[in-house]
Amino acid sequence: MPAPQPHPSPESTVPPCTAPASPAPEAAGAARAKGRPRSAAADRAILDATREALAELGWGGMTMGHVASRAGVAKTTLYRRWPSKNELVVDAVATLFDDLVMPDLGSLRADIEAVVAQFADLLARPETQASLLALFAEGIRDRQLHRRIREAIVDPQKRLVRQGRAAAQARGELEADTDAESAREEVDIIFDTIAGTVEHRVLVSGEPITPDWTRRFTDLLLGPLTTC
Amino acid sequence: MPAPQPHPSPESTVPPCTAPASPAPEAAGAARAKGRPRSAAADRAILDATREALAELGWGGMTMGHVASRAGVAKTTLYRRWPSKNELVVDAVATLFDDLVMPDLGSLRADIEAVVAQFADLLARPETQASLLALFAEGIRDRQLHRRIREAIVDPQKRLVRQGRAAAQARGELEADTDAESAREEVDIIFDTIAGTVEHRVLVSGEPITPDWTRRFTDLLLGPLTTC
DNA sequence: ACTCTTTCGCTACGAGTCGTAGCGTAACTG
DNA sequence: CAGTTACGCTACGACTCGTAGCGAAAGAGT
Repeated sequence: MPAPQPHPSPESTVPPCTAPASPAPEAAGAARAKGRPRSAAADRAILDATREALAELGWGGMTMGHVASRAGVAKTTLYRRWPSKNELVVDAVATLFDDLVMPDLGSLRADIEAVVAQFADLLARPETQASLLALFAEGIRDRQLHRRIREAIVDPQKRLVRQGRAAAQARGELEADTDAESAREEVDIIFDTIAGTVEHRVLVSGEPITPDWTRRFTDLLLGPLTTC
Repeated sequence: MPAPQPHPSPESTVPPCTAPASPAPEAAGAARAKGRPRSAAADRAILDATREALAELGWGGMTMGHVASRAGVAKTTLYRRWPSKNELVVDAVATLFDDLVMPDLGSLRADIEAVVAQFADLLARPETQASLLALFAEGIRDRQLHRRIREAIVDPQKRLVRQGRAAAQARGELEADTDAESAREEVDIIFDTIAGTVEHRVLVSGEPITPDWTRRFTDLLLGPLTTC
């Protein structure tokens, strides 16, 4: 989570909340000075309360009124910052994914298994389970939400694949990229495969991610050739 | 869709609707005879209206009242058959998956690519997009719904993987199974990988499934060894 | 034909949620 | 200090879910 800005949804180019109406369309920066500033503490309290409510009550059980009272804030304050429940949850959940890291353990296999294990742990958390699929489902109808999900949650995690590939190429385990376009497509395929498979295993099939499963899945990814 | 039975949710062991209260707990079968029978035409009209409403309005836009009036039926009639919106949509959507078939085109690669293409077409339909992730999301909180989703949608499709594997083994492309348990786990992994990856690509990343993508994904599944 | 049972459509209702409007007050800037 | 903005509170309209009660219809069994 970046520095407390007047509005949440940090790096997105899409303003998450209804513009403050009046102020001149002056460019970004520190051009904000008049009147009572928004409480950064309220921002944090709201996001924390959102995650807690998601974990306890699930997506359908979490209501805006509940989040507000749990955060010690009026419901109108929520709507001054986020236009709807969906956008609020994106911001509240996106930070959970920032903990994922590519470890560089010395072999592609070890790196993949470590990332899969991290992702499995993340998907085992109640707030993630309660919100991730619901968010994706809402994103199907709401194009703007879909974009924000990709910008805040999906795309940033592709760095893991890029880092892992780069490390493997440096070690000589993978050949260098021939052209950039092909490399980008391959990153996309690998990312969709790892993220989609683990999500499907945990959230749809409802089976746990065991070390044995991770090993077999990595076998599949690396192919019989590179297995040894 | 199986023969019109008094209650929908055909093969499930969980009765989808509230039990008729009075009748003796006689075992299943054709033991149902008294009073006015339920209209099978209403069942079909409701399920059709559900799919249409899903395609037009999406999950959130589809309401029980809307489905009822579109089907020419009272809202109470819906609730006599299905206890909630979730269960209704499971039954309405499950039949869409029955069209998937394993073609047996003479090579494992061709078979995989054909099934992926079929699944991609299914996921491109508006009613599938509107309902699948929403259903999965609801299944996270509702254990009974989760079971019904697996029974009606997920598990039946694993037959495709089993058939494809069996055909490839008959051709000599794959080695025979050593033990049943290991084979079952491998079927699960392959199923989660194909279903999860294609769903993630289409529904989350929002990118189309092109023949080129299918080829590269199949490369990944088969491994560099079997590629040629 | 007659009765009995169950379903049917209809209307109305309680409970809950979303998102907004209006108010007086608090906080910060120049 | 005045001006501007955010804040908490209450209330509201619109909507949905799922249920209850009614008289009428449609079959089954005798």
